[in-house]
Amino acid sequence: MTEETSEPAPFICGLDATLRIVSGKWKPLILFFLGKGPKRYGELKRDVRGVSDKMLIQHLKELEAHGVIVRTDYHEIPPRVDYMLSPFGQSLVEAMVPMCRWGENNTEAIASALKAQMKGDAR
Amino acid sequence: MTEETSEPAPFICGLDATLRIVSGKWKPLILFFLGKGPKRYGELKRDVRGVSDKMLIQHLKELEAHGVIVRTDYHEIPPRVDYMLSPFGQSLVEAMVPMCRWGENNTEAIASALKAQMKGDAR
DNA sequence: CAGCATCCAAGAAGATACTG
DNA sequence: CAGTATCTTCTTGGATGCTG
Repeated sequence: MTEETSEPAPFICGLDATLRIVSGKWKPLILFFLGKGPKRYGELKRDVRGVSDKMLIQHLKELEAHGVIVRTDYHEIPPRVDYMLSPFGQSLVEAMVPMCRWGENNTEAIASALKAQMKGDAR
Repeated sequence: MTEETSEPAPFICGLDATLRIVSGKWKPLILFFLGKGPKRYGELKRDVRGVSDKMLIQHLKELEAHGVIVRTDYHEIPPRVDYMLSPFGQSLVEAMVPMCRWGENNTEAIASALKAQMKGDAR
């Protein structure tokens, strides 16, 4: 019985491997904000402006399953849960820092690049 | 005439800005391979294993529209076209290098993290 | 070779309402 | 507060076939 029930598809390079972890509309942002320290659910939701409960929870669960973040439930009432980076996640966030900085340093260029596209492309 | 035809939604941070440029299933990989030098269409397609013409062209057009890459058509027959990074794109790729390295250095950890998830989650 | 057009499937994401 | 559940919508992406 060859248990090749859908191969995970091999990585084509290191970047590809990294992307398997951070793919998801909000994952990079979640990691970015957790990089600033442990956060409670509600706090995180406020930081990642625009995310819905559904997506936030879903991504959080995946990141936890991948060993990138750690969830702590204090079993209190009212509920208190917080999320923090694991050492693995921490190293990932560090690898993302240059991309954050690039965005910070090129905000205006990016904004106008995105606008330029809109003009010729009205989808 | 108030020309606010659908606001682009403001960036919530630098990373968010960066993501607007590199979001797309294959974009980071395209940039990564172009980081190794100019490439012809077919060459790129071979590098980015698994991508379809449709997606490759679509992403290439967007990246070009955003000023990240430069397309050169030699107007020859048979057709010859190549793609290369613009200086802007070059700086972006440099910012991505740490993520590539992270993936290279953690390939096995990532692979098992992805497997671990599959077991408890058979969706 | 490089690329476009069309159709279609899958999945990601959003809105809304509800719970311990 | 921190989620869950369900439904619907929208975007993404893949397969295929055609063209200069």
